[in-house]
Amino acid sequence: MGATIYDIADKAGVSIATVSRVFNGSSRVADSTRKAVLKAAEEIGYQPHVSARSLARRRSDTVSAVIPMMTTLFFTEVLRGLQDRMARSEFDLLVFSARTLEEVAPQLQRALHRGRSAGVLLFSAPVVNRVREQLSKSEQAIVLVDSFHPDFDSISTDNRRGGEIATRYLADLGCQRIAMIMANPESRPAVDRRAGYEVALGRAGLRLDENLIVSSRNPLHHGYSEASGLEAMDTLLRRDTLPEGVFVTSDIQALGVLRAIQKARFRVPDDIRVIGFDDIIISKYVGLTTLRQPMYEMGVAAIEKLLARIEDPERSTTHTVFSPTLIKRRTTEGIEGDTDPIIEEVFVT
Amino acid sequence: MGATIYDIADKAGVSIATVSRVFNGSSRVADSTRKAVLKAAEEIGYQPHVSARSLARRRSDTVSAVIPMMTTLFFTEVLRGLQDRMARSEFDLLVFSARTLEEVAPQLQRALHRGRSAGVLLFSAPVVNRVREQLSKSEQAIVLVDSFHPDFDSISTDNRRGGEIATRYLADLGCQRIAMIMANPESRPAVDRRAGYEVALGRAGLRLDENLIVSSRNPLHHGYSEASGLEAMDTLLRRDTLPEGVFVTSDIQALGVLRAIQKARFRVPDDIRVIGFDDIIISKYVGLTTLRQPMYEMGVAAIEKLLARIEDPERSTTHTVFSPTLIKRRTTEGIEGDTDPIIEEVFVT
DNA sequence: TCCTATTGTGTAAGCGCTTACATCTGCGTA
DNA sequence: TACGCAGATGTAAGCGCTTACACAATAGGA
Repeated sequence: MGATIYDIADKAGVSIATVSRVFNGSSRVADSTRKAVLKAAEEIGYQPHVSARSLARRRSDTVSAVIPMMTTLFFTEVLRGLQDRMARSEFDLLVFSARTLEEVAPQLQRALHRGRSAGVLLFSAPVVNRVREQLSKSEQAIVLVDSFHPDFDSISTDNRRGGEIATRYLADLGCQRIAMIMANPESRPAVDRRAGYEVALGRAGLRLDENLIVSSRNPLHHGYSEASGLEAMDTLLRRDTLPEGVFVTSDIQALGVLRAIQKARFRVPDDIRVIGFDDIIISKYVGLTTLRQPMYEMGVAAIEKLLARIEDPERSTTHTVFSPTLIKRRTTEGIEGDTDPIIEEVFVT
Repeated sequence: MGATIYDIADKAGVSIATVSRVFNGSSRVADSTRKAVLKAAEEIGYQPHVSARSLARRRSDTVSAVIPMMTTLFFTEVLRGLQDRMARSEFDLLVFSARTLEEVAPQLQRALHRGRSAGVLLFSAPVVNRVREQLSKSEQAIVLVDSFHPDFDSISTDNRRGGEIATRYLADLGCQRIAMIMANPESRPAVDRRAGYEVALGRAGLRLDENLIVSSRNPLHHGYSEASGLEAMDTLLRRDTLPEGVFVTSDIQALGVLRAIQKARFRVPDDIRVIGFDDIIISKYVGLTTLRQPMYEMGVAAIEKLLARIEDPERSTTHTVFSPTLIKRRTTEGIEGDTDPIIEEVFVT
């Protein structure tokens, strides 16, 4: 079926070693033989066999990404960065998606199969002990994205700082009762964002009121869903104190929050201001104020870090933390002439 | 480093052939030896080597998807379907993304490398001669998604029908001057959608007016971009006849169209009605009327078709065509109390 | 002219697996 | 008792490539 280096060797009248050398560029091969080999290869329509190559070389030219789908939109953006950067490398991308956090371990297991890939990007998954062991034992290059563990390289956003910025911003706008809507408390980013919320509350001289905090119990995507946001806001609105501002742990939840507010016939931002987190694509169109994670850049950074580690497994582990950026939009500041959802956006560093 | 079947064989006191048999389930192995082997494997922490296995077996357990990123959101949805379906199979997914249609050929080439994968899903790319040759020569299992060619299995949407439905719907709403905004005319789906537009126009007794048709010349994503839509609508608005309705070849362009209309101080849908195509996630939030492609289902169908072909390379080629569904929203029908972009949607079959 | 580098190429031993074929048991049957 | 047979396992030959090592040919220096 497929032509092999033997066929080329025959045709070009050289040995397979020489053919191999030509394709690996490295060793010195006489110019005339090189040309003869390339010509023969061209004529036969030769293509190297990936598996054979990586078996012989003892390394793979593939990189795996393990992605819990819960952050579909977040991931889409990061993936773009990944791909753009990878286009310039020799590597291909294997995608393992997990629908739930429970699926992460088995998918990770597949990704870590010997010979499968040269390194693994693990997205948005808490590195529990079981996972940590899997990772360590595999002795592969690993980079955590949107997650953190001291033992592994990582790329993440300063969630705490984001929570702080969001909350302070609401306070600066004059909100006294600032609520927070959380994803499931098992989610580390959510917890960190809340920590920032509390800090900012304190700084602004506002009291922490547990009545103003609602955590999701919705198992789907660990609470990062529109439904979860809607439920949480419903709960909040049924309580005594009506919030003037709501900080939500993700944009996707914030969309549900907006819907709940609309259903209850309140107005945004006049009655309640809403701020999310992530800046998924939809947010721009809905006019949702949010903290932007530089997703594309995170993708690029992630792959670069992974390649560096593949290159040099001994290099010391590093953690890159991106600062989120406040993007002001309609849901916090009434913008003049704002009848259409499609509005200009305002950047703030 | 990694343990091999030799290590297991040693430890369990059997030959490597027996070990291999245990892991391949097929042949008959005495129950006692099977257990001994599995125990030894467990203790050593054995993992099969993917490359070695696929080299020896002469087949790969990977499937490739080649995706021009132009349809990011479309693709995200399809990918979900793919992944969900694949989770139930033995296969892993290799993703090759192309930023432009020009990048498709080289990326496809990588995907087709011998031994790389058992089959390839080619997305949204016109099968020009060069590509057709690549595909045929590779002798791999191929499924075209969102594209068509008689020689290969395919999954697509009835674009012509979609164009017809969209246009008739606008006509039924009373629009006399129905404009069309096209992606680049090289895009086959765009051309098909236009064909439907013309048919419906004729049926409704409306004259085809070239002044009401604008094709994108924007090279980015072959015209499937917000910027392209904005430009096109600007052009249209500068002409003599003002349209009452606009059919746009994609939602992403329609977003630009909406913005152009807004800039020009017209109102949607009162002055101009807008209908897109695809039903990307954003559309729901913006309230964009559109024709929905069943993207998730298309993903599932695509992978099933591919697996079937891998299973039986001789099976006759089939083409699955999904019908698009009209989703009525704010941009065509003023919906009562519609000050907030987040609205309920209306399904129509 | 001889010796030593240097360069170009071939030989062959893997990489870790699968699998056709050979071999060895032990059992039932004639 | 000999024979055939089926089941369990081992032997060994690949799969298509890389690469250490050996070797030939050439060039340069003494």
